[in-house]
Amino acid sequence: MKETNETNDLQKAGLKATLPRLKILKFLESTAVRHLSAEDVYKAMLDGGDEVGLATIYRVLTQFESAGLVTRHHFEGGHSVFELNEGKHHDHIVCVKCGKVEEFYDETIEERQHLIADKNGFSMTDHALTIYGICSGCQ
Amino acid sequence: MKETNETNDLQKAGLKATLPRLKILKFLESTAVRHLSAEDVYKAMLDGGDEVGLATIYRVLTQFESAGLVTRHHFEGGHSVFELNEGKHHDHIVCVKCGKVEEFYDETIEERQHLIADKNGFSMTDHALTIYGICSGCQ
DNA sequence: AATTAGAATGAGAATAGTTCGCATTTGGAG
DNA sequence: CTCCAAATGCGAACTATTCTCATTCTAATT
Ligand SMILES: [Mn+2]
Ligand SMILES: [Mn+2]
Ligand SMILES: [Zn+2]
Ligand SMILES: [Zn+2]
Repeated sequence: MKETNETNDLQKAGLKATLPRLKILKFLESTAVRHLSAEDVYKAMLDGGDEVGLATIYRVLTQFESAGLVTRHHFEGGHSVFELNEGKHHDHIVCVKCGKVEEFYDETIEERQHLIADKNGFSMTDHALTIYGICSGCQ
Repeated sequence: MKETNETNDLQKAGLKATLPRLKILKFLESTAVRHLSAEDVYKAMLDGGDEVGLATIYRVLTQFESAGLVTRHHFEGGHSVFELNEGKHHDHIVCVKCGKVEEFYDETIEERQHLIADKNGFSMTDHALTIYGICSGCQ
């Protein structure tokens, strides 16, 4: 009967509570760095003594994305960056020097996006807004 | 003394007016499809009887980008999309069904982005905003 | 607790998009 | 017209990601 939070989260998402999935989910919940590439996750888990194949990392992150447990972003360069989904939508501001990522939410921008979609006859399904700049520490 | 517009544009950009660069620039100026991948450009030029090596397409598009002649985007999927730079900044709304791309410019969003960058101590250098949705023709 | 069928994993091959290395060609300054 | 640095074409190399498939694991059922 004793079930961990993570086991429950996975089952609620319709995913078997396998060891790799549990390890990845726990890692995402515990890491201080919120925005990570698949390779980042792979290496961090290696360092933590939890070896999971890279292909599995990719598969699981994609499954987590479909299940709404994580979000995927494409910051410049094109490759995927993942973060644990904490439920609150936000966009990003990225330092082009050091890679630092800050999060923000702006109601006005969100509203305008819907207006623009409507004006163009689109029913909006999603959006991606990333501001690039140089952070205070880098200038 | 007789110089084509394109030859001048290239020279102003500090680029030698080579045949491949002239062909690519003329193609970008004449095509009805504004947003193209390197492969798209490659194939379109083949069809037009102007064969240019794919590596050259990539090199030239990147040089054009540095020179400000074209802009590069990363719509979802990760691979690069290029468009001729007509001088007026804009963002994009992309149909996730058919790939149709519309352009828009919203002063309020532009202003807010600067505010947000400032508030976070960033000096903004760039931004990428793409709205995804389903176009009128696809719903 | 043992069985078991189907789902998940790991390892490496395969793929897509892009860049690189280098021998050959070309543009344009002199 | 000459000549060299710059540009091109080709295939090899690379990077991020997905696929294949033999092996292992999960969890439902005896
Ligand atoms: Mn985030
Ligand atoms: Mn555009
Ligand atoms: Zn920085
Ligand atoms: Zn459409």
